[in-house]
Amino acid sequence: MLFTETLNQNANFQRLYRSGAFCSLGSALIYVKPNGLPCNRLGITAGKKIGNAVRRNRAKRIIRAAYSAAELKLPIGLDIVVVARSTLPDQNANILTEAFCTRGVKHCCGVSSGEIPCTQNQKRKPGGKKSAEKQA
RNA sequence: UGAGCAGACUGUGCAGCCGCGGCAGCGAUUUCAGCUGACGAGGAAAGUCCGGGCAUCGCAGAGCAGGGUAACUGCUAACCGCAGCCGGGGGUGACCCCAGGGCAAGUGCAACAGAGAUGAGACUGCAUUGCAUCCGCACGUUUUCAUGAAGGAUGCAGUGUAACGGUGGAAAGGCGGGGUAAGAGCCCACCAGAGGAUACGAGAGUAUCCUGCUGUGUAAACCCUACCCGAUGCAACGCUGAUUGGUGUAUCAGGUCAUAACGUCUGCUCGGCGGAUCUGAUGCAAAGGCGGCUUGAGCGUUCCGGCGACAGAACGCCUAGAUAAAUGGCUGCACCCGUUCCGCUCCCUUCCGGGCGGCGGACAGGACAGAACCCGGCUUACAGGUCUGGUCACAUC
RNA sequence: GGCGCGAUAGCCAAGUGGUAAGGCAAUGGUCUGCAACACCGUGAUCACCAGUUCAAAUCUGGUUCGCGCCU
Repeated sequence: MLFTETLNQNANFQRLYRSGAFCSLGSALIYVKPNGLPCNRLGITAGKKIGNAVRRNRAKRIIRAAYSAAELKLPIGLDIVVVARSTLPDQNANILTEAFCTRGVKHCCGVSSGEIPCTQNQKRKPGGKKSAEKQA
């Protein structure tokens, strides 16, 4: 991985779930947000819903293979978290790779150039919702 | 040929393209990045159910408490493990299963039902004695009445008994005969258990004889007997280490209390050690990094001892060490499989159709499951396949 | 990775071998002109599979699921 480090702290994952711009790739979801660093950071989530350790490891390998295929096309300076869904280990890896190279790359370029905004998810913060109503 | 038993092994293979992990080498060098090479998941890596190594803590010990194991002999570093053997149970058999010490040391519990539930009880009964009533009526006294009398019935009270009946998981050995007023191991034969003696065996135990001793079940109830166990776990532990708060801890200073309390040594007691507590100051610990981290009760072959588990000797080999966590992704071919589909062919059948028949092709599928300090076991999950040795049934010779 | 705890009606739960308490909710009935309140009823494979026992929610072993701790 040329310009990529691993994202391994729980706080960073929570930050992306809360305020990242997400996009569906069929059997996976991606959350993207700019990080201000001269490199990309990649995090992978394969939860207990997917299955046992063999299925989780296969999901992570497929995601990493898809990312490395699309890496040269991505802009630099992003945090990316990929969440696997339970149908991912049953599929052929080419399906996800193709989706990542087209829709995922488009989404990341949009976030990097500012066309897709990284909004706060207000459903998880009732306080923010109230203040917005007061302003209205 | 079919069914079934036990043991051992294996657990898809090959090629191409693209990748990953640490290691070694090359080149470069402050690093990063690069190239080459060999290596890179399992029989259960799983569950974390046992046992050990290793590490730290404590060490002034003793007793109690607590936990574990349970026929016997061995193997092992150790074991709730394994091997052999004994006893019991299951199967026609190969063979399989068993928490398999002691309720006959003591205590507890045994609902409901039942007469009675622990060495208990007297319901229905059986037998007998006394009293009362009635039946019976030879004979004696007698006008009648009444009284006595072989025997029988009913009721009440007492005595003996526990066979029979029903309840229950269990009713104080079982069954048969004798015996008795009726009964009872009261006596006898056989059987079951217990105790004792002798013989054999390393032992559990087995065989024979004697003794009338017969005192339910439950110890995966408390408990007793024998043996074993310090606690915590690699997030242990050692070195290094940025920022700030609480916390813990060490030292120093000051205040308060006082010989009893408190803290600590495993839970308690004795005992040992520390006076205790509050405030302030200073230092240390925790993120991360490095070590621990893979040469080990190691593996393979041969020989030898042992029924076997296992032990010994010689020679050879080095075989994963990740940390948001590598050991893969895709494609093609081969292999295996199919109450799928198509085609050809064979058999049965008049036809419809049928065949746990064969061949070829297409399609779908190929299990359970991923090292995390390391070993020895156990348990659980698992598509299939191979080999070896027994057993039963049928047929043929 | 290591250590520990739990599972009982839709929900909260008691239950130390002998008929599975109780509360809320649901539902049927009585009361009322109709409701509410009140009263009387109704409901459990004790997570699952074996074993010990005459008898297991309880005791023992295994499996599944859930939860906590290692600042």
